[in-house]
Parts: sequence; structure tokens; C-alpha cells
Amino acid sequence: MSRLTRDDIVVGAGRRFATYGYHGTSMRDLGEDLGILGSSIYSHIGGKQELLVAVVERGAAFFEEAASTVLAIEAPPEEQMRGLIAGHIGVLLDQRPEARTYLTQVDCLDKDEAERINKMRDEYEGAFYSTIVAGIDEGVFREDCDPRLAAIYVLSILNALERWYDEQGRLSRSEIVEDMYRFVIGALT
Amino acid sequence: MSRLTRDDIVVGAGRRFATYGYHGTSMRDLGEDLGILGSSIYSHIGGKQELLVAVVERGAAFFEEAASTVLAIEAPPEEQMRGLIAGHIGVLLDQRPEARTYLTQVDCLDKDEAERINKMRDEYEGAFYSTIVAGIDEGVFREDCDPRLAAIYVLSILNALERWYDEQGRLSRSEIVEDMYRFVIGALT
DNA sequence: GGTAGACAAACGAACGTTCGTTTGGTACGG
DNA sequence: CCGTACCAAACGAACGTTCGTTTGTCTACC
Repeated sequence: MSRLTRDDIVVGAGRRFATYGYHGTSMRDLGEDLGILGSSIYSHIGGKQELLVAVVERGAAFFEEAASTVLAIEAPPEEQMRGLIAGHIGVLLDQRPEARTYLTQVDCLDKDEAERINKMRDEYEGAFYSTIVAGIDEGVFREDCDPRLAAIYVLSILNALERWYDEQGRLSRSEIVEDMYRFVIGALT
Repeated sequence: MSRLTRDDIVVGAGRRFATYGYHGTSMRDLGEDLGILGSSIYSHIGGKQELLVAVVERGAAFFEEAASTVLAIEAPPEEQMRGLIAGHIGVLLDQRPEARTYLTQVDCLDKDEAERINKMRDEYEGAFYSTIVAGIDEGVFREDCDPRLAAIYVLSILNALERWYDEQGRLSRSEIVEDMYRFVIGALT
């Protein structure tokens, strides 16, 4: 086992925070996971809170990158929505610890950081919102639906996946993407 | 200020757990909320974990009662689904601390309790599942949808409400019920 | 090419604080 | 006057963090 970098620490912290929560993780626990003492972590970072910030920021970045990749390609609203759904699920399953920590541990951040992260989350939600609005404007989505709420509903379905998805389960990732896409499009049209 | 009962303690614990989480709540914090010392709580309950169990059980009971009330009335699947949605939202907003604790703090329970609670949750999910299956059988819901997943999606939308609903916001409770119902029925038909 | 210096990573012990919990005493309502 | 809700004090353990020191590795210079 070679020596660790700051990134190693952040990745390990993500795993712990995702499983046991911020308050449920001690620096000694984390150290044990990494094969060093809890105190040795302070060679890499300033404190526990700073660790959480780093993990949550990584999570947010993953989602934002996925969304901007999708939005960069011109496409009809339906296809854009499929891309957003697939991208979100991809991050959720490929970057599970960071994604889960980002989704569930935000209110362990102190006030300023929490506000900043929530703004990032609002921006990300905006990608879903504008896609729905575009669909309504183009007449492919129904008009009698509040796009603000619809965006929340879609993200609610997506985010909950992290709680029930089983890697060894009967459903492949693409099957889930397809099923969720069909459900969402059914609701929007 | 009169003396407290065990129920007072459990209610107070629900509020704390819902806001700060199980690990983020200390017995002294809780005591301060209740106007007594943290140690005095042990006159009413055996320990912190027992408190969490009590709160979570209350939450589960609220949901179960709401569901069984709806299922007791014979009605077409669409109306039954509306009832389940309205009932779920009612519990979520009227019993917010217990509901939130039930939804977010289950994995702070030790293994046996967690298993028991998860079984109760599966049963509750079954109410949504059977309603969807009934709708498919009667031909009012579309067939090309996995009812197991659909039930999860509906509950995902409902449960997320607890995270974004603002009592002083622009939306009344019945408006939200109506909007969610329309979204769900749109997806299922 | 070998050695001395620099630097970061990790240790191990201790800091003060807070945690959940226990104990023993006190006051008050039925 | 009994029972219990509560207090006051204390327990040991665990917490996040700091400290001085050791270890290992890379680099610069002879």
C-alpha cells in the first residue's frame, strides 16, 4: 500500500459519508478505511467539514457536467429529456458515494456552504425545467402541467433510485433508463 | 410548565431527529427542547435507540393507517390512487417530524429493527402496487409499464415533497395533491 | 554515484469537549 | 406517604483536533 493523496482521502470520505452519514463517521473510522490513523488525515485536509465540502462539490460537479454535455447537443425536448435522465442515472450509479452524499448530507454543511450548494442544485434543476418548458412551447408536451413541479417530480423519481437500486438485481441500467423515460414522457404528453 | 409524559419525549425527539438527524441529536439537546436535563429523559425511556424506534414506528403507523382507510372503500383504481396520494401527502404534512424521521433515519436503527421497519414499508408500498395492478387488469391503466417500478416512482414523487414543500409557499395542499395526481395518472394511462 | 537536505506523509500520544448513560437524592402530586 | 418526574453530579468512552516526532522519498550537489 503506497502513500495517499488528498484525493484518496476525499474518495474514502465519500464512501463513509454515503454509508453512515456525516455525523455517523468519525475521523478514526475514516482513517481505518484508508489504512492510516485518524490523526494522519490532517496532513491532507484542514478538518472534517472541509472533507464534506470536497465530497459534496465533487458530487455536484458530476451532475453538472452530465447535464451540460446533454444540453450542448441540439435535440428535440423528448430526446433531451432522455439524455438528462440517462445522464443523471449514470452519475447516480457510477459515482454513487459522491452522488449519495451530495443528495443526503447537504444539511450537515454549515450555512454558507449549504447555500452555495443549493444554488448549484437549483441550476441543475433548471436544465430539467427548461427542457420541459421547451417541450410545452413546441407543443410536444401537454400544457396543463406546472413545469416547475414537473421538473421536481422527475428529479424525485431519479434521485430515489439511489435508495433502491441493486447492482445484482434483475434490472439493467438501460432497462431502468428506458422505463423511467417512458413513465416521464407518459406524464408529460 | 407541567411534567412530561413518555409521549411528550417521543414527540420532541421526532422534531429533533427530523431536523438534525439521529446522530446529530444529543440527549442534552433534546432535553433542552423539552425544558429538562438530558439525563432526566431516562426517567421515561431506556435509551436513545429506543427513542428512534418509537418515533419511526409512529411514522410508519400514520402511513399504514392512511392507506388502510383508503383501501377499505371500494373504488375504481384511479380514485383509489387519488386517495393514496392525498393520504400520503396528508401524513407527510400533518405528521412531518415523524414522517421525515421515518423516511430518512431508518438506517440509524440497528439491524433487527431496520429489517422490521423495512418490511412495514414494503407492505405499504404494496398498497400502491396493487392499485396499479388493478388498474392494468381493468384496462384503465396502460399495460406497457412495470407496476413494481411504477409504484416506486409514485412513492418517490410523494416522499420528496417533504424536502421542498413550504408551508408559506404559493401552493396549497390540495393544489399539490391535484397536480401530483394528474402527473401520475398521465404516466399510468 | 553516493550523500545530505528538504519535504510531505504518517505515527502516537494527548488535548479539551461532548457523548450516552448511571447513580443517588429531592420535591411534589395522587 | 408512596411513587415518580426531575435534578445534580459523575462515569467511561468517543469525539475532532493538535502536537512533536519519525519515516520514506525525491532532489541537488559534491
